Amino acid sequence: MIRKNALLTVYHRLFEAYGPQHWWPARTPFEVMVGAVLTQNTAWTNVKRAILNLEQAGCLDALSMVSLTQEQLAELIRPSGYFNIKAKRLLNFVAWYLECGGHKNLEATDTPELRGLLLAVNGVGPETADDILLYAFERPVFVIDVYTRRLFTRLGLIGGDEDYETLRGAFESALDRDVPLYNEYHALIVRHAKEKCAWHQDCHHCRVEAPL
DNA sequence: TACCAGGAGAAAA
DNA sequence: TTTTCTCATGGT
Repeated sequence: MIRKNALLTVYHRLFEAYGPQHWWPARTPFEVMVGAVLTQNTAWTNVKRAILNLEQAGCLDALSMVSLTQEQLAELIRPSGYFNIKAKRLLNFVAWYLECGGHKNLEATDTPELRGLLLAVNGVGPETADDILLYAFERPVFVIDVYTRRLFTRLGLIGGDEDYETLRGAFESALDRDVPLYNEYHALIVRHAKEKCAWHQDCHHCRVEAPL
């Protein structure tokens, strides 16, 4: 059980330190979904190169992408790493996406069912599904990643070894179902994780991670 | 030169 | 069921 006040205090510290992050960095919901798969265990700088390649090849939409062979897609997304497995995953995902009738049809599906459908796609795990739900479908789903675990473990608000669903449930129970809040919160956690602080001098990093 | 990055799934134990 | 292995480029 996490206290709402503690979560809001951490959020305000993050926002004061870093300001609005303007997530997700993409032009369309489909681009969000592609980015969510490509960024699995991968630095975003590499994902940007892959997305630029897709854009320049005119393949940043579902119909164009699904017409590519796995080898062609792999070559375009090479800079994002794991390009063979990610090409399979993207083709799996796009096939499912088109089969479901695309974004407009899926928008009519309620959140628990849509989450189940996403998780049934090979290559879409809990974090990728929740990135897509929050940032492409604007559903109030709190994304849990390694940075979230690390920050809130350091703050003493969680044990750190809880499973994914337990943590997501804890955050969503403590907070109102607020899409803009979840959007900014996760983005700020990622932004904060990139802050270097070797010596715990006075800095943004330490002001955020100070005892509550 | 090592090590890490907006994870997920298959294989092994 | 839980742990370990595999996937791979680019920046620090």
